Amino acid sequence: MPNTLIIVESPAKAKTIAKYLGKGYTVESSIGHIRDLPRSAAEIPEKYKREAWARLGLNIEDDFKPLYIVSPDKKAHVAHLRKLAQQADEVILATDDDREGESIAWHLFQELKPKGSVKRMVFHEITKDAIQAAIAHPRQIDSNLVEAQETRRALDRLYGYEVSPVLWRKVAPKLSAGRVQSVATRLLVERERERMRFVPGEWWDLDVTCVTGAGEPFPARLLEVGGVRLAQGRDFDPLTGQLRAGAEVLRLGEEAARALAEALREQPLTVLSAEEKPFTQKPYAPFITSTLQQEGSRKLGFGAQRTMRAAQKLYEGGFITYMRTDSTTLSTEAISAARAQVKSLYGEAYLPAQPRSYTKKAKNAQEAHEAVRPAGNAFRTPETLKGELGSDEWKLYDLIWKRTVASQMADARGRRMQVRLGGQSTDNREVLLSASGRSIDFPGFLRAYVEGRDDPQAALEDRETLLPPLREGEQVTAADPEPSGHETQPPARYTEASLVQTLEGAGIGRPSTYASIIGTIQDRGYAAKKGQALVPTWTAFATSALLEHHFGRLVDYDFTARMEEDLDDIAGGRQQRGPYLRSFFLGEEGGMGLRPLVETQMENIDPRSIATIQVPKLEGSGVEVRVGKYGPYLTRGEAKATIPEEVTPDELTLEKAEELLSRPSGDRVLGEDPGSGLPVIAKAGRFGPYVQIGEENPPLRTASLFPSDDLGTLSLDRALKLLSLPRLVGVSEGEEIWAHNGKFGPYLKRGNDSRSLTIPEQLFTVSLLEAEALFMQPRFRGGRGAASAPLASFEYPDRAPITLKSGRFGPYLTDGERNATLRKGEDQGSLNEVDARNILEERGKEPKKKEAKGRRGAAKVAGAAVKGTRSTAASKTTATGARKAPGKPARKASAPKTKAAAPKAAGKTAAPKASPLAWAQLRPYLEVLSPQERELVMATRERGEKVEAVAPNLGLDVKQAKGMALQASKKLNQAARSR
DNA sequence: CAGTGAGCGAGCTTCCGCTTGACTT
Repeated sequence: MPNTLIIVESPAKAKTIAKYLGKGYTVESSIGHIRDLPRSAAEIPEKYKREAWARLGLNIEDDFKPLYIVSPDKKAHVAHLRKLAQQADEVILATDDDREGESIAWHLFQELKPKGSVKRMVFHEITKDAIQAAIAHPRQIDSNLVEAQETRRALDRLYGYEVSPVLWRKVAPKLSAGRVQSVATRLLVERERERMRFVPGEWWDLDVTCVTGAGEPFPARLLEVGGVRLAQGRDFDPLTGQLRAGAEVLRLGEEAARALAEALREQPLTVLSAEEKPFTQKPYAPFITSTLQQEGSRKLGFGAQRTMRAAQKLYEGGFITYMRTDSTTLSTEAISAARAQVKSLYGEAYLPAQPRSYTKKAKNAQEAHEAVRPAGNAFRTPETLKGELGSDEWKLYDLIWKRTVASQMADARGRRMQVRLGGQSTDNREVLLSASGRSIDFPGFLRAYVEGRDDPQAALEDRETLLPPLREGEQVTAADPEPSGHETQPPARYTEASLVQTLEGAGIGRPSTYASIIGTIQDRGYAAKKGQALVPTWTAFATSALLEHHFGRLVDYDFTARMEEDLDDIAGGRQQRGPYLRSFFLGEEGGMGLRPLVETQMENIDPRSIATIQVPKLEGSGVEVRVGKYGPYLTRGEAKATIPEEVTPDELTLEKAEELLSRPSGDRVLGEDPGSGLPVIAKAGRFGPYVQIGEENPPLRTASLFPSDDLGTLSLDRALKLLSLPRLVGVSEGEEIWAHNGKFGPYLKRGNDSRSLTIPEQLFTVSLLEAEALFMQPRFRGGRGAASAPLASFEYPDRAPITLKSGRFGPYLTDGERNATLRKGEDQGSLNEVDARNILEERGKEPKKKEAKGRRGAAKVAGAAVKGTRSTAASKTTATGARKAPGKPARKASAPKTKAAAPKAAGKTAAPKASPLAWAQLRPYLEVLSPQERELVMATRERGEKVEAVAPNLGLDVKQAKGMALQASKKLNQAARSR
């Protein structure tokens, strides 16, 4: 008996199909794509690693030939399929009937190397008839369509992997750009910009309760006064909050509205016209992925991911059809199931004579599947599934079921009433009012499903606004005119659902990716959810501005649409993949030329200006928003303040900015320091989070938090503990050992010598004995330090020995000349001579040279010292020093550099931790101090007065003065040493 | 955006689309 292997994409689908087919058929799934371009460096085969193009996975020189690999987590499954394929007499590739599906079929063919015959078949619904018909009509793989997919894949890779590095260099590492995510981010940013520019406008009108002669009340609204229309929201300019130029309307203020209300009270009105028009409303199309996500959000409050998770479960359980689709088409089996249910649940009257079909196609839809609907040829009602499904799944099934059934129900029919009323106010002004009503004569599909609403019955009642019967010429009374104030609203932010809807409308993204797009832009830090809304971050503003200004065409809203047209041409054989990609990437034949563009922009873009965000409401104020290494912050001159996360871009007014600048960086008072009585404040600083005692500048003490501490939840006790550092561990060899928390982490200090600790908490626990033991050890040892003993050593007759060492970045090989870090999958335990040699020869690199040894090395040290003090001492020195005393110490900045170069580079002689300098040595640097500090220092050091005595003269208490004296002393020492 | 003392083999990050588990929280 012949044996046929059928391969589809989804395991659940395979299971279903297997049921329809008898013996002789094995049905398997590919579980999506089986091969792809390498994701990261680790996935690039050794063979190609050295190629310049390997990073892209596309051989630019060879017609953009893709480097395909079977992803590691797919290897076992592909091997399994290969075995089956080679045993089968016939393989039928039954992947989805779209571009990606065609490509999967081709990759399967390439990778499985079937022995028997190979066919391609497609179907759009999973019913026995459809499957059998498909088997009876196989075709061949469409290579043009495969090419189109490959082009799409290549373009996305080139875009993503070429442009992202620009962001790393110019904005922040690990950011990303892509055809879909960058447009999604831009949408959020543009909307937020509108909100930032928005100025609300206010107006008033009247809600008038009228009463007929028979005493029946009904609501009406004032439309015109003295023949002039009242202003409405749309008459306002969102940029000014004022009426648009040329708007011939009357804008009522509150007072005028109240006066008019009184002037109309109990006045008679005449019915000028009363019209009644019938209307019908058609049901909505069955669900596709995007509408499912929208309604999941509106009716159930689910995020896109949650909706899709529930749908996946329903699909796997056989309760619904495939949930990632862009087609609203229902199979014939579904239509008859729906119609049968309409008839039995709602009766003949709710059943249209002809089945309804929905053909409106989404942009770029590929329609490989039918609409999302209850599975099978007889839908199970939600009631019968109550015990079987989880809560989310049941709610979603209920939604899908209602929508599907409703889609085959009759139109709703009703009537709209439009009434116009005229009259006069007591101060003789003509007024025009209107009232409208709506009645539903036959609910049709609305009985089962109302979009955006949970309960169709309640929604139905809401849809009815009944007016009493009114005839032209009839008299009524304006019984109760009520002034009503309104304010124009800024455009709403996108929600997950509306973003998906917008992207889909532009043909951007696919059903399988809608939910993950939202995940991606949040993961990259471009957006955060606030309730339902997606709020773009300041990083998103910086990134979007960069892309708009320097890669404008890539973030055009119709970039994807144009790409799709080209892909269609490639699929149709009217265009070729190679020339298209060359044009896009290299710029041949007038194409965009992404690579040269990236090269240019890498040089041109000024990171500083990109980091500065345009905020309309701050323009001209001198306040700027910048995105820095530690997040967004405000600057005005020297003043800086972190922008807290909860302040959204549209909330950042000048007032808010002033407030933040005056109370910088989200400081939090933790309590009082028992020692000094001063407040203990938690702050976020340039070097990370820290705590300080005292509000003055400089504070009494500061201390960095440990990495394990959290600024937001830090307690006073913990802060005091941190502030208790450095700790005196004990006395050893006649010198004190102190435990410090420093720039490079925790360390011990004894005289001029120091040793790093591995864990910060050791600062509090390390004993004198342990400390002494550490000082017995050589300096850079232990932990991740460098020169530790080799882990292994390999000898060769023909080359220098290679050693395996453990370093800061993990195990690495070195032969003294070149080094190579071991990569994932290279086990240091099982490494042998041959491996070591191969690795080192393949990718061994000479260490980065400090260029012309001694000089540069020393210059760097000097540079670092200058840099370290630039914000305090150096800048003030040059500023004041140059003015006050030309040619004095400040001028000699360059001379010591050459002097510093003299000592033999690095070594232990550099960076002497000298004892405090004498007053005479410090005195020339007084200019680095503030006037107050200078006064204090002069008094105590020069004139020998006591701090206690000087403090009152300077308006300080003694503690503050002592803190200041300490700080001043440090500054002077630093200034003197950096010369 | 605070301020303390060294020194040392880098290499990777990233795209979009097609599918599910296997992981850990």
